[in-house]
Amino acid sequence: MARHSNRSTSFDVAALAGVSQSAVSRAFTPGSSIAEETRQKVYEAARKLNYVPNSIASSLTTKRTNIVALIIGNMANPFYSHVLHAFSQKLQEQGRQVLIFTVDPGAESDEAILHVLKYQVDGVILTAAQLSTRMTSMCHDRGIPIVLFNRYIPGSDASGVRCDNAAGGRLIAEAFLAAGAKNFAMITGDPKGSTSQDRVRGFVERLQEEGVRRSDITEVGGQSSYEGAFNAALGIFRDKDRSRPEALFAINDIMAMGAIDALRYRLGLRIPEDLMVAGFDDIPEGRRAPYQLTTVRQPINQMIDATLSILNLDDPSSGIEPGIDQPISGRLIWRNTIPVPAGHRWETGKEEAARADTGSSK
Amino acid sequence: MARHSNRSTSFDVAALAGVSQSAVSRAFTPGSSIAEETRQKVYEAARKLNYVPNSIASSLTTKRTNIVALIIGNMANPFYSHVLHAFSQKLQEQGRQVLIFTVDPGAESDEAILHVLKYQVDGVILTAAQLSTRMTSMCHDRGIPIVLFNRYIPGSDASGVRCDNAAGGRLIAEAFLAAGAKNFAMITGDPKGSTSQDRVRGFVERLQEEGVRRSDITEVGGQSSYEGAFNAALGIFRDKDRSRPEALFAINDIMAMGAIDALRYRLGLRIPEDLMVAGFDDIPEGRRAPYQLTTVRQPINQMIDATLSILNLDDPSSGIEPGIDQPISGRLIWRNTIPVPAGHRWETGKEEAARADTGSSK
DNA sequence: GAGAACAATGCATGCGTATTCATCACGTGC
DNA sequence: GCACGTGATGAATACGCATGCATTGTTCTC
Repeated sequence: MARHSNRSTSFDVAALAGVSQSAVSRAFTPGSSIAEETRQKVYEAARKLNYVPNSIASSLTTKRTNIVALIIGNMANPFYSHVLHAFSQKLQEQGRQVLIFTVDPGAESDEAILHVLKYQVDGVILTAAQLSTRMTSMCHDRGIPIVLFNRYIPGSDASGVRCDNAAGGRLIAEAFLAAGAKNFAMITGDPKGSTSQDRVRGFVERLQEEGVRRSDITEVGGQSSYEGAFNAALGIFRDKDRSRPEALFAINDIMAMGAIDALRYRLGLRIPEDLMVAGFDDIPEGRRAPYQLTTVRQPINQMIDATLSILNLDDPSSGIEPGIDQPISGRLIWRNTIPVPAGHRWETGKEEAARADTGSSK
Repeated sequence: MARHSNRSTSFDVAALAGVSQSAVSRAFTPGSSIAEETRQKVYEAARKLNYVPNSIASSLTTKRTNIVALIIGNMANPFYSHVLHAFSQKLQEQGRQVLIFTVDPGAESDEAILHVLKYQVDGVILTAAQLSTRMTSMCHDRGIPIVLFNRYIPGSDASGVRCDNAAGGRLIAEAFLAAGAKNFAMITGDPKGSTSQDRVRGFVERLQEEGVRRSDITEVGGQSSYEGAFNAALGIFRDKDRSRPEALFAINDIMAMGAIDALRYRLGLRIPEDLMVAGFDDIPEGRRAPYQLTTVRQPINQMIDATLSILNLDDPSSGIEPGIDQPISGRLIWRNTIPVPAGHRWETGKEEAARADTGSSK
């Protein structure tokens, strides 16, 4: 049997139900003017014919596809797979679906955007990827709202939703200082990404405010992945003459996990006794028993809601907002990879588990 | 500026280029009859107008959307997020995109299918979710190919691609037996899913063949997640009078990881000295230093290729294949959660890393 | 009881593209 | 020089549905 054989249309249903095609259309359009009796007749006929409205055809006239593009550059980081899941769920509740566009981590997503435009999506969410201003304006021109999730493009008029990464970096710095560290190391991620840059900047700034010299802050770049950080961590200790740091800031949790495993299982270091470690994101994986990672929690649900709010999918006539970029504050979550300074009464991850805005769904 | 303001159409481009609309269409359709000179004129005009073909409109006539639906029931399991990533990448290389449909783990995806049908997708991949035969036949009726990934529906004519789960369960059983275990425990997943059932069945069968009594095999059900297995593992040892098992089979790797963490960090057990553990899937996370999980590797790339091959998206006129269900064999990967029996020369995960068909992309 | 307001319905048209068909220009072979 | 094949092009139409408009029947108001 060849494909596309018996796909019935609204005309078929109309004929069977003894009404016009318009009536069928209205029967499936909430809020349109149709008698309940007629609607039932239509439903009955539709059921017999296994009719399902063709939303592709309808979007030709309504100019709405109920599809949102999600451009994602790093599915290997669980943070982003949680983000993807959350977006998909929330959008689905609104009767929309997510169309995935994968790009190489850190790569330009200009080409992806071209494909996105072809699909006439109602909105674009871009995360863990770069984008040229030319592309954002192409979206703007055709009235497609675009929001950068967890990054921003300097000088662009594209809206972005992100955690206050610089402030988060400062929180980590303070935690290390409070715990008495004097010598620091960082494992950074994509050097082109604003996220990594900002976290590093805040971290270094805060340390320098307290008189730490730049030469006491070792920086190692790595691929933004578990494996990248694993190797980078080993690199820090390769130089024998370099004074050993007491505190390691990994630019995100998955990298912190990679670093911790390298330190423990390859170098035999104890954490936090020999070396304290902090991450960033507060992914559920970092809360697990082997890691108990001290980190900065990204308020992911809040960020997602803000993203959807800026996207403003329900009101397409309203026009595109001018570039919005209001960083949302993250919070330091104390666990076990930095010794809690005596006398301090910081909140811990456990205490607030109940009211946490975590990455877990629902 | 209101949305949808200046979206230019093929007519606009045609006017600017001084050709007909047909010419514009042909310029963007590979293999159609058009002079190179004309094509360039069209491209030039298109560039000036920021024109991008509207694939929604074109799919109205071509009856192809270049969209593949992926119904996914458990994004929390990294196995499935790797699967998602791999599908997205491979399909994207073919000029197709993935439209995500999230369903609750283990839930019926009948309602999701209804939404899928609205989008006129070119194919459906269903994974980690249940589906009624009524829905598969609805897809068949309208010529939409559907493949069940990593599961099958008994009595259905829907094609499925999966690892030979029963055989995999047997491999685990053999490994435990070879290591000298006499007393066994299992942490199972979704009781309705064929995947979990088959793995358990193979495992138990093989043990019984060797004379193990059913009463020496403890079974604990859990949610199919890290946390579910974490709690389930604790449950196994709550009964003080029950003889303690020496070997624990978790139905998949993420659950094995949860179980291991519970055993180590809550119960203070050493693995494999006090208790050996095996998983199933061979996700990259299970290879990490803290786990070094002995498991059965699902040949994920092979499975993905098989899925796309059955989907046969390039040849829509060919009709739907009748139900195909050829399980692909998995291979036991020895790592450190089962002591390798003396004298045995099994292959280990490490040795074959180079040629592994792993879950990592590309 | 007359007129108005309103709900329900059908007709006709438009959405942006692919494709069929007819036409035309051009070159080839005899 | 003529018939013919070939490649390029445009006009017209179809794809499946939503919606503006006109029409009809019904209820409400004073």
